[in-house]
Amino acid sequence: MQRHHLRHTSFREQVLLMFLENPKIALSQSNIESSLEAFDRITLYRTMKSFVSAGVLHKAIDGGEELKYALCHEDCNPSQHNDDHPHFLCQKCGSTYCLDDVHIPSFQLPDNYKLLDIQLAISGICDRCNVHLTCNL
Amino acid sequence: MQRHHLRHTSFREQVLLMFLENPKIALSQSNIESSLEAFDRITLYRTMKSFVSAGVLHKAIDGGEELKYALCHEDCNPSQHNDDHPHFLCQKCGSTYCLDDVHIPSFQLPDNYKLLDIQLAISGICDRCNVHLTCNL
DNA sequence: TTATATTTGCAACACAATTGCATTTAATTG
DNA sequence: CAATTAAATGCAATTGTGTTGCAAATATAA
Repeated sequence: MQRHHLRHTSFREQVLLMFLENPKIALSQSNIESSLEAFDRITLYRTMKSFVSAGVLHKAIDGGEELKYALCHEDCNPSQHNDDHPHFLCQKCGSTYCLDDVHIPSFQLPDNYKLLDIQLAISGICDRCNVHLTCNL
Repeated sequence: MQRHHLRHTSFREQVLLMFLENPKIALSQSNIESSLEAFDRITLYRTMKSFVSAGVLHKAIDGGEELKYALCHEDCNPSQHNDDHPHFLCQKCGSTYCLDDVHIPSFQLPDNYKLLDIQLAISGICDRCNVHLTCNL
């Protein structure tokens, strides 16, 4: 399962399973805590840090208050993260989605600015909530 | 100066002047604190919150660790912020710039996703640092 | 099965941010 | 211009978040 040079423990397995169940949904630390019956805050901090530096999870900047994490692509590794997709925060249900299929369009930076990294955070209403809204009308 | 229904105080004036000196540069709270000779952290918290909700400053998401603030456009008000420009974080000097002139190109969201807000955080090397780098070569 | 190195969990700590409240200050009114 | 009122300030105390140190537990390798 985790041959990213990480040891297999039951705690890590529990956390990782939560992400594998919904591969494109980002979770905050409080999201994870509320789903774990017994958890240790400190261990969770270190688990997340290990996962990120190992290339298993990436930080999902969604413009919201909470920092969230989401599963990396297969080709991510400790030295090179490859998660340059937008993140979408639903203002209704609070879920954050990885929009892997949405390509970030290119744009023109001012002169002498050198681009190294892009993060696109989109918010609005997700497909699920949108369906519910239109049904209720 | 601040007819956004905010009272004029010397503290607020000091803070606001820092932003007016460099209108397109975003400042974090620690940036501000280090430039004020006498400051009260709590008052600064409340000042920033007042400025944001009054439409004077907006939060500049730059993908960095620190939350930064920058001057709003003229047409921002408490009910409607209008600051949909990218923010650029220089990885060398740590400065954050509002790229007012960079237009965010449109893109295609998945079906039934409704877009309400975009935040584009770009990082790299800014023009100043770029010039210094090339000079030193 | 043993040895070794990593991970875990607890306690203590450091720091950031918030709340309550008395005091001060800015705008308003007569 | 003085008195009034409402908002802003500053301090104390509190809450919350994230970190560090260390002993015990656990996973891998020999």
